[in-house]
Amino acid sequence: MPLRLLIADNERLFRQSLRKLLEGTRDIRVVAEAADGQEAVLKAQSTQPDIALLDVRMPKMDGIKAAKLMASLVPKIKILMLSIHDDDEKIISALRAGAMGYILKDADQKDFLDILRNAYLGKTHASPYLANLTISRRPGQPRTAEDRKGQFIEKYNLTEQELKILHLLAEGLSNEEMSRMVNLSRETIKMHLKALFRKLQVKNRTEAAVLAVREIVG
Amino acid sequence: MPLRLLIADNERLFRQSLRKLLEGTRDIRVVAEAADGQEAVLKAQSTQPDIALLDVRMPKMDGIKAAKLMASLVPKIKILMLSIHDDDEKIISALRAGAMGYILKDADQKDFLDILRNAYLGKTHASPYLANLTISRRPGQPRTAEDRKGQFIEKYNLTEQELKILHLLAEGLSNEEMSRMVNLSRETIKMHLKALFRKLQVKNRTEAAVLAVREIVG
DNA sequence: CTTAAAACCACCCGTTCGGGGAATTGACAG
DNA sequence: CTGTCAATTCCCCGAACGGGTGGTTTTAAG
Repeated sequence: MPLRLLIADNERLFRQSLRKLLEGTRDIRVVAEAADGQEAVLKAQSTQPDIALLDVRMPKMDGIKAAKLMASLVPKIKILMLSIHDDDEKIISALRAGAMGYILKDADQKDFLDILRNAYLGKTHASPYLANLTISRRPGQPRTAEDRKGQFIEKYNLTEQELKILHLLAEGLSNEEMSRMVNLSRETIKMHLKALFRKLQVKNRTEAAVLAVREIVG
Repeated sequence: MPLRLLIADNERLFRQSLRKLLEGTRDIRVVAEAADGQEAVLKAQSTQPDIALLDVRMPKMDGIKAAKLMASLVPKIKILMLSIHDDDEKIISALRAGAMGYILKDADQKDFLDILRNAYLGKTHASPYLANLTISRRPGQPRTAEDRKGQFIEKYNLTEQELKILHLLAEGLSNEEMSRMVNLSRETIKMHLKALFRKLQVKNRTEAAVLAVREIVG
């Protein structure tokens, strides 16, 4: 089966030329495109790609935040960040947000494909000859994060759904935005929030978000 | 000049007997009492005591949160936490919240007075003979925290007032609660919040609180 | 003294929250 | 098939939020 890829970049031209480039391969298939962060998260959930290629700078929601949300909403997805600058301080943020690697936009096509395939295979380190590319592995949190999540759930008796909502809340999303993000009605979101406030013993979303940041999302 | 003390505990009897006990001394004067966390923070600002003695468990706002707010609103105040349990996990929270020490409620009177006086002098370690007391120093953050604060202010071009409001926000307070806390009108709070949202480039209080937790209050 | 910036307060207004009750659906055990 | 339990959705409604405009006072700088 081919590598199923999602491309998120605000420039249609870039997306399409990338798609064109990848049509020349037999093992990589673009299953979704997104023009902004929100759309990217939504499509990641609906199409369940193997890898999401996210531009750091995007309208509505930047790539960092989108990466965080994807990591919690589509746990098995592999994320690669795209950017123009290599010394961007956002590299760190991206990697901490769950990204496996970081690709410069002016990378050589061949190197680019190599990175995609390596990421698919779980290889998180950059090959030594990929000199003009910055790539690094996800911090050793995947398992640890799972554990923290589990402990958190049982500590407060949360359901999976509630935890998911809590992640969204910690990104500062409104009820409306959350509802679109997980494809539920605002009312359902509200109900989950009520349950969360009760279980976490807080009295509003701000306190809940702060608690979430301190205890799980970091 | 005597040591000016604030006592915060929900039990009036406890407060009064403690006051009685301290009247027997010449160097310690109780300048304020509070029955809950909110009142404690308010009186700490108005009376500017040297030391605040906070019960961990209080109505409206617990001692931990009160300690955090005091630390940011009345920087030079020294905080001692009171509790019944010694193995309370809240001890860590208290110390991280800015408390200098932790006193058990069944402590010997003499030891209790010693701790008060030592805290006043800046001695943060427990004397070895205070066996049934748990006391520990404030983590080495006072200077570091100041630095972080300064960097944060210049990074986002914040004013002192705005930073103060941000601290309150990060505790999940409503505009109304903040206004009472710093003795300003709700409208003024709203104005500072608007400025904060703009400068931090966030679009609501939740995002602002999350950012604050990540970058300053930890 | 003048100007500018910060801080403070107020009113209007639309949106969002958050709590309450109640109806619907789906899954699953009895 | 049926009870029932959890998840979802809708409606109502008061409170809180967030944006805009306008105005006064205080502070600092020129």
